Amino acid sequence: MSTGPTNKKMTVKSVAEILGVSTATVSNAFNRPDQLSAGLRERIISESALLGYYGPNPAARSLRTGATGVVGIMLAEHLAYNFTDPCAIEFLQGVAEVLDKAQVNMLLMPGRQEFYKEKSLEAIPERYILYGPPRDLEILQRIETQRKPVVTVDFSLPSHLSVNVDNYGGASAAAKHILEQTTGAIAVIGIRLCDSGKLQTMENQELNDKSLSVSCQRLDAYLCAANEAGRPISLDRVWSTDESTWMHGVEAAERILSTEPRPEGLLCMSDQFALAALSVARSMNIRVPEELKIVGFDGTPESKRYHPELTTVYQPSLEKGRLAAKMVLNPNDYESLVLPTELMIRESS
Amino acid sequence: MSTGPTNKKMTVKSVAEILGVSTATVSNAFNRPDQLSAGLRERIISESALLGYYGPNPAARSLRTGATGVVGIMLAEHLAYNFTDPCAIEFLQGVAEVLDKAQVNMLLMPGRQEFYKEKSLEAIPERYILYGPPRDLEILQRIETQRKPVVTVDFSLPSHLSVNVDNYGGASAAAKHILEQTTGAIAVIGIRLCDSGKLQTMENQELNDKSLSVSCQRLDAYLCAANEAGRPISLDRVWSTDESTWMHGVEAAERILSTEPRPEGLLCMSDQFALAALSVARSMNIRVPEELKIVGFDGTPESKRYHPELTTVYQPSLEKGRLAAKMVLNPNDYESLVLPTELMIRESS
DNA sequence: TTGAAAGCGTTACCAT
DNA sequence: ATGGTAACGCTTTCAA
Repeated sequence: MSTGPTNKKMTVKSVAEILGVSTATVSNAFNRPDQLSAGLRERIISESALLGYYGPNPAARSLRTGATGVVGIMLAEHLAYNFTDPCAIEFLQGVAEVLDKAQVNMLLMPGRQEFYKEKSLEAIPERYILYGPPRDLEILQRIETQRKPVVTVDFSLPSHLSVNVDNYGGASAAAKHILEQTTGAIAVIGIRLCDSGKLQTMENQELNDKSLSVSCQRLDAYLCAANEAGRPISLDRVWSTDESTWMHGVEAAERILSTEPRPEGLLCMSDQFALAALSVARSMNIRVPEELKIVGFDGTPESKRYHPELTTVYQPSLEKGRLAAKMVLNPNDYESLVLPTELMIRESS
Repeated sequence: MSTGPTNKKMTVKSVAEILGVSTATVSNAFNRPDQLSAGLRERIISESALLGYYGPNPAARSLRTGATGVVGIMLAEHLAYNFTDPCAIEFLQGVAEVLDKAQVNMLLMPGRQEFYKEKSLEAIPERYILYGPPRDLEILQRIETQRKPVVTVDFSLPSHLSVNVDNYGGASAAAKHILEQTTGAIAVIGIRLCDSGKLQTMENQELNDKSLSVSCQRLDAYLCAANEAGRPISLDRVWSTDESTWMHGVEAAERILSTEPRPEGLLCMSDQFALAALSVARSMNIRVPEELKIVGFDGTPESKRYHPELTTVYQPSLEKGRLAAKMVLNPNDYESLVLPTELMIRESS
């Protein structure tokens, strides 16, 4: 009857009492091995497990020490969207790999103000990785005032570490490549270049803030490269979609490939878009690369598996995640980083 | 000078003092709107935000009330692996959708004992979703003793809600279909059918526990269907890999398609495997479906995008996630569920 | 509507 | 090496 955990709630106090030691000793057994003999420590640890006490209550410990062992991953948007984006997933995979190994928990947090209304959830994590600029920037202030280690990814914040990739360089290489391979019109499928929330061209639209949006940095590179080549891309051939999903890509590609004159080159800001365009081209009987050259962005695994294999700009998403996680755990060992991107010329261009 | 949050740490106490009300009133403003006038409440909320107090400290609140507003998602394995598996990702997407909307945080937790050694992290979440049986089953006990709502997915636990899919039915349909389409040998690529950790056939191997492993349930269905058709599949044609990744799939497919006589049908326990097999077949110049029929499992989006389109068993991963999340938030409104699977016959068989 | 105070489970200091 | 105890920030009861 008396074996196994009792159903009574165990605390340092009750454990100490049962084992006949003081609460300080129990606490030390779990937190400061050097404060007691190895033998006693071992005895306490194993006996308390038998009693159903597996370690200090996290809430109480956290209240007392301020430490939680949790890293917050703040995502720019709704949580669910990120599980839709291969890049975000690879990034999270990299983060998970490192944090898991370091025995710290990952708390996923949406970047919308409303989530935090009248709660101070931002107090839970001890460290933060911000993946993209949170949709509601006020959240940043609340995180800032806590003076916790913060690493930003795909954007930068004064006096915080950041991990970025060379979006401009990659997009520029992609555009130059497409410009070389074509003589006719070139179109662009971009991601949230403006805030309209629907598929539309950028004609007469206001661009989002370039410093906060990698899409706008990429567009900038495309447009500059085209201008330098003396073949400017007009804004009515630059399309903005709300999200980087297959569906949105299909929709955009269908519109674009029905315009006259039909573009000969398609610069896509994600592989999802490019793959969708490839599929639309196939069903419209447009031959790729003969009649249409397509370049993607991201270099996701699927881009290499598809046929024809996709020409794309590789960015090291997995590595971005690993680095961000390592940085946030040991901020002093690192400096901000811009990782290279690389144009992978394959079959679609 | 006095505008904006001070850098001093704000608490109910200091806020109450500054605003000239009692701590009880501040607390009530944040937790029990009915306990004070709307006007006062509003004033307190907005003034404290100005002071840099956005709500009660979660650790203290949680210590006091026992509530944390966090749902733990316990994954069977290392965290990172799940970001590799399209099914897990879709599942997480579904979970995220619902939890995000319900304003609760998701804490990702690995299912390995070592992570919890001498900590009682399991105390943090208020509710649990267990996605697959945790690798170290002792963890279950620790969760159990807390008497918190638990929903299991892809396995079941006595007296807890569960969400499962009809693995047996789906696998059975897949096998029957392949048996109809072929006359020659049939091979299987399975996921962790035994615990060897490497690619190998199941000849003379001990199968994992059927009640805990969906793979073994699927295998069971394949083998029964084959027996019923009078064309038993011998265990040296049943391969087990350690993880459902493209790489493992390629490796397995290369081995299998080099055996003599070459199989005419391939039953794959994931779309990743099936897609990898398709790719290997292509590079070995084996025509699909003419010379080789392939069926996958999962019905991931990619299976439909690939050419040839993959015949596969669809399971509603996204819906599984949504349901698990809804269940765990409102356990009393639900009963355990087995969702249907569906054979999607497409081009690869 | 308010004020006072107990107590949630820890940890860390200071003694012993 | 161990024990006693104050304090972490909060919620909630009770009395006013």
